[in-house]
Amino acid sequence: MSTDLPHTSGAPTLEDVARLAGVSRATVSRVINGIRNVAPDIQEAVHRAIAATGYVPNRAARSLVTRRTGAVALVVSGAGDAEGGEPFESRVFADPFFGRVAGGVVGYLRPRGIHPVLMLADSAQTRDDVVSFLRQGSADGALVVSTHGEDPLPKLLVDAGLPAVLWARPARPIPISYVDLAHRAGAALAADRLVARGCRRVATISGPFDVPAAQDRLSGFQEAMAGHGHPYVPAVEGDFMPASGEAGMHRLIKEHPDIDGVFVANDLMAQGALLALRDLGRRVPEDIAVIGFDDSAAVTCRPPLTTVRQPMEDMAAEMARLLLAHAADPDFQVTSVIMRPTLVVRESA
Amino acid sequence: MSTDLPHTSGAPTLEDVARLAGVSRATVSRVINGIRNVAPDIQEAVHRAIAATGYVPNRAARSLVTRRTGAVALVVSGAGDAEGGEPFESRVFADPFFGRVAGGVVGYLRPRGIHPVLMLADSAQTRDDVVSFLRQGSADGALVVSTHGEDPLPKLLVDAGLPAVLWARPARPIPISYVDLAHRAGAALAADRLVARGCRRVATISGPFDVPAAQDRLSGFQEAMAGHGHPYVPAVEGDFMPASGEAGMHRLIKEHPDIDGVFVANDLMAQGALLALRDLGRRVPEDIAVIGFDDSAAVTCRPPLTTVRQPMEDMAAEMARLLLAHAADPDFQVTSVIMRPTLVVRESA
DNA sequence: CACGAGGTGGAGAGCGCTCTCCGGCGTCGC
DNA sequence: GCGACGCCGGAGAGCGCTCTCCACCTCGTG
Repeated sequence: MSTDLPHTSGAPTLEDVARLAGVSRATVSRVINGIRNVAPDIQEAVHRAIAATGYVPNRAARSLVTRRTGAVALVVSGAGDAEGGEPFESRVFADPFFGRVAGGVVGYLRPRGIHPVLMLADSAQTRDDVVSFLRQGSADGALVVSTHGEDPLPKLLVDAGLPAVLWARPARPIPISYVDLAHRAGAALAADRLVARGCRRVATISGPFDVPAAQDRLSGFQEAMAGHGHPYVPAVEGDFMPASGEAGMHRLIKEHPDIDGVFVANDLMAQGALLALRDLGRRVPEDIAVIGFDDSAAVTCRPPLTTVRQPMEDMAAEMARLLLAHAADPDFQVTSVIMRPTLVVRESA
Repeated sequence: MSTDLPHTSGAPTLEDVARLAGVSRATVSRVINGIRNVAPDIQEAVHRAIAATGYVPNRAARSLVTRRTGAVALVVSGAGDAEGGEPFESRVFADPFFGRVAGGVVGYLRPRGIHPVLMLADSAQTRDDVVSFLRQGSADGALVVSTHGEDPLPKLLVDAGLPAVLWARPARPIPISYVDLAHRAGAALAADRLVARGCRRVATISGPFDVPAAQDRLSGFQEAMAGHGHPYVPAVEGDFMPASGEAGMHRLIKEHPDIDGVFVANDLMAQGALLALRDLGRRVPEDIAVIGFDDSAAVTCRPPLTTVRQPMEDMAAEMARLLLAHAADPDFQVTSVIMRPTLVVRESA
């Protein structure tokens, strides 16, 4: 075929393609980016030249001039482990919660040719890294999942004027877009179910109080129970991890041996609670009904967990959508999207 | 302070810093990159100017000339779901296995200022996307985790001359670096333990036969049992998912009601197997001992699972290390690293 | 004291791409 | 039939950075 060595070495460039096709760089660029009309025969010549050279546009060169990268940062932001357990990166990625969020993000971004860059922010240093990363133009924006309430990262991002979208409403209000769930409504779903089943003495294992979502689930549940004529609901605080659900359940049973229904603020803790109940010889749901939240680990439980489903993939996709909108238009209005939970009835309640 | 507006708009550039510091661009670049000596007073002036302008180097411009990006692709490669279940991205990220690998990769890369870009390859199209992504210079190399044996991606990468490191030995030999576990040795550990406990009738639930690791665990186990005088070991095939462990256990018990020990090829299936045994009313480990593999889901089981630990984080970090070596030196020799498993004794065996 | 070696800063040429202009040509309207 | 306008390809100026030269200055040495 063409004996015209494209270049002495390295990957073929626009220039090489242009020369081979007998047109200018600008024309090749136009064909590739589909901008402005190009005569059909020339288009074809260009496509042939691209195929012949195996040309692939250089991303760095392109983003140098376009100022966009086709990448977004997916950052998990939390407090560094004070009580030196496993390192943050080990814990966070093992959480099915994160996996589903990542899945949702990838599902939305992939068809659009955009890829998420995984980042962790668990210290002042690493938070600055995230900000620098974005300021360097390494990514067009950030999707932030905070594991704790008072995360400083969102504010840093806002102050730096960087496009970002949060998972869940921040603890203190700042002008930033986020996607969240109607937690109170979800908790009410659980309350309704428990009451409908005939539970009379109901308790709850909540998430950490410094997480707004945990507060909302707790108060939403209490409120709904009050509406059903149960003004007092015993509650113990967990940390969203299985072990705390197990411990919480033991405590609950010890202090209130006669409870017949429990709302657990997430599935991971519910899993632990189920373990505790089994160890205590209580049958679920006969002796005590259990409802979880998230629908993340529900099917691997015994019995399968009735739970309030959070449409995580949809929420994550929505985050990505909002972020792209912010990145494309700096004046895009700060938006919060609140999604509706649904009750998934399995066997535990 | 300086009333010298750096630029009319946008982020400050090297030029701005240079002007403010009263030196040339080259000097600023030298200070930033720590290359060649620069007089201390000038260094300080430059640093002051950087601080004053809030300068951050533009990554695209830099990688345009250096030809390196400071990013690597972390690709999960598998077969698209023929039997239209959940989309690939939902399944894969929910797997704790992936989470731990990601954690190990991030743990190694993060201190080095490198970030992984999450990619999925589950079709010819998306595999090409990965290759293009690398050829575009969007990342310096790829870490590939294949979920199935006959994954075409590694070969594509090798043929394109792109730096890549695999998780686990590929099904058919190709010249590519990989990190793997001594699966046979791990399986032998399980066999030894079962025999030492006094198990006489032992069976196994294996992984899918088209995955080399699954084959190795199976044959390694059979071989070790043969060495202990048990030439025949009943085996059923699973797919590494909990449900298949549960089904497999039911089948095993049905066909061999008297077995008193089981080696399950991964923890997820072992979790399912434990569920099955509970439903069947068999006590673990009194009636039947169970050993898993991976140490991924072991602590959330009841009873806690005795398992063969695979040092996933270390293996993932090693992959990252190898990849960086390949990226830095194109002539770096193809290397395979095989890590040693250990037996973690908990309660199930 | 002259000359060379070594160290240090500056100038400038790109890296590969996009995009604004500009010019040439064909077409339409009056 | 002639000017005006629209359409489309080319030329060229950067985007922000690195890095090779080169010039200069300071020592050290014969």
